[in-house]
Amino acid sequence: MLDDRKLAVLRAIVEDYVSTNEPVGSKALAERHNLKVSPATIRNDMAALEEEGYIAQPHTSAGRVPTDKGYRLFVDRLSQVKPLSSAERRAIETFLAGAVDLDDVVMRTVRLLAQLTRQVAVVQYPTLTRSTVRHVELVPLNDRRVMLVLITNTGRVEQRVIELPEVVDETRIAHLRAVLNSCLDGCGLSTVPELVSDLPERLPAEDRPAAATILSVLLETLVERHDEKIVFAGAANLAGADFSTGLRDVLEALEEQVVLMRLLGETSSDTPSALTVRIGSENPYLRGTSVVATGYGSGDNQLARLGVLGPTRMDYPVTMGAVRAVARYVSQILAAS
Amino acid sequence: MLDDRKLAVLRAIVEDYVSTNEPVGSKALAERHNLKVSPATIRNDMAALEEEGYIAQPHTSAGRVPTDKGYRLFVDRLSQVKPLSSAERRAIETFLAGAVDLDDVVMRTVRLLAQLTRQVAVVQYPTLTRSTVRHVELVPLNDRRVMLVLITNTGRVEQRVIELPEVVDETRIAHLRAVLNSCLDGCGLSTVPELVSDLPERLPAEDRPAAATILSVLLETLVERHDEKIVFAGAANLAGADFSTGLRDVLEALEEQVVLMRLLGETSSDTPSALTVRIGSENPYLRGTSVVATGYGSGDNQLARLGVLGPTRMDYPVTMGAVRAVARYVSQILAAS
DNA sequence: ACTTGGCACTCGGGAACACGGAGTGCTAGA
DNA sequence: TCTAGCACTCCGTGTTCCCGAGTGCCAAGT
Repeated sequence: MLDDRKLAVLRAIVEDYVSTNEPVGSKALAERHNLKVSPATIRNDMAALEEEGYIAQPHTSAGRVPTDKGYRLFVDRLSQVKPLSSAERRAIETFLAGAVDLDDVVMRTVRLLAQLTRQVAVVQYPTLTRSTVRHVELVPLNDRRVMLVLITNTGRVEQRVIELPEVVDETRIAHLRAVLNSCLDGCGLSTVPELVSDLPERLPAEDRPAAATILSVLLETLVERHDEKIVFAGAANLAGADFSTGLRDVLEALEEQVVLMRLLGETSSDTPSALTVRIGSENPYLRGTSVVATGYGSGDNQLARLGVLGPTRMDYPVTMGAVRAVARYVSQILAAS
Repeated sequence: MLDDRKLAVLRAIVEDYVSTNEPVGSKALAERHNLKVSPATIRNDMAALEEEGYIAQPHTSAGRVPTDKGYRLFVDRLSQVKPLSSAERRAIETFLAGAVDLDDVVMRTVRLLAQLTRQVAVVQYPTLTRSTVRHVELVPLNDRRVMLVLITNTGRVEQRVIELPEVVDETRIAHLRAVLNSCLDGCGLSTVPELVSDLPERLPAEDRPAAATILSVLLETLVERHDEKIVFAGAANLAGADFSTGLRDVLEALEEQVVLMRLLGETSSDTPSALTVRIGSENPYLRGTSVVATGYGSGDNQLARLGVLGPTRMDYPVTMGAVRAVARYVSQILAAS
């Protein structure tokens, strides 16, 4: 149905349209790419491609524009991920290396990605699920309040102020802290609930009410942040582009954690580090935009996802290259720390 | 030069223009506001106002539009800050009350403000300067690394991973922690440098290299975050509005901490809790937008600033009311915790 | 059977134009 | 000092027209 030449025509259409933002006609195609055939032949091929739904014309007698289906075929079969230049690689490396803490890593990553792709970059904070407890700290604030600080091996810090049901003196708090740490240190977060389930019973009766309160907050912290914080950057890059769905909707989606989460998608369990590309109508909630995303994290333990969001008319090979490269570098950084 | 009626005309022009977004003419003014005079009279007044630079006409024979100078006079002398409805007050209260930690307070505040004003809201994180140390924690990660966690009375947590110059065992770390806390607990952050200056000398010689490293990171943390983190929300509200300077520039400014910082401005030392209004060209860096901001924080110790950013054509009385109210509530919340 | 050149056709978008209306400035009169 | 009237000025809108890029189709060529 679609011979090699027709595919070549489709590729040429996508490339030209992405770079010029104008419907591309048969004559221009024949000139710019050396397809060795006449415009008339190309017109026939285009008619076939349109018949199959890969391209469309905005109006009768205008050039052709790729459809979502056309872009899909392009990324699946007609293009290769474009690696970054060595200058870009160096820039990434030095830029990410300067990070001082987890917040900083995430911040730098998202900005870097936005700048590199000239799209909106989105980065999900490393998930707690696979992390392990590095330390639990209880800081007495006054005799009725303590602050709970949970530090994970990814450098993440969670904090909560806890109102205790009764006055508890500092030495007992310290004891509780010691017990908690000996019990949880190094354990996976997902195992915490079972590990602490029988903890109150092992304590002197007088400590149990306070311990119960603290534990409930601890558990709450774990589940509450299960669906994670997401940050974005590069909204300015939206200013030029045009979205079928209107700029406003896109900006709103960016500030809705839940929607953003859905857009980034789930790491598919079989090939966790694969690039995911969702084109236009393939996206939930936000049709008219494309999302290029991937999981990151060292090796088999995928921490979270990152990617970019832009108009369907984007340079997929370059964008995919940038996303993949940044994901690798940030994985590396996180693994090292 | 400007009698009462001319001022009334200016006020009417601003109000009408803000609500309709169309140049307002003499006839419409005479009808909508009961000024008790004819359009012709109003025309004369308008000519005078234009002469003085308070209004301008986009083209000959179009209605008048307020200039920056006109808005300035309006907010200074012709309008009163509009208090919120009691329903809005309740909404603020309940929305902010649910916050679990400092991040959450800031996040909720900025979203609330954006929704309330339908503008872009900007909130600066509470400054460390006036805070006091509540606790310093040193968590051994392995025998060459510790994590420094600094907790302030505003609920803020700063964290750094420190690479030690030599292997230090846990009991010595614990000792160092105890010394640090006994030395710093409850002290203002600005006094920390002098308080720790002679600390190494009071330690056994073997601990000094490690202590010096840790202290230098601690001090660095204090100064580095002196100019603070800023967050914004409500970028979607920009979609409708039109900016002379182009939407792109505004979005870029929002992601530049430094620019945003300048826009929020400094808390004037004499009247720290006063509302600041910067209109159009009065703004550094971003002419064509207006900023309504104020300091927040309990009583005399101002922690930081918050406000909104929007087109010069905004409803100043309402916006000012919302900013002031939110600032008060968040101050209250922070003081209580 | 595919490719090619030719040709008539179709629209979108820009230029030219007219026109109605909202708004103004000015002047004369109350 | 205010008001009514009037001539004038443009902006924005709608209309028309035309050009050109691009198409689809057909017939001829390889």
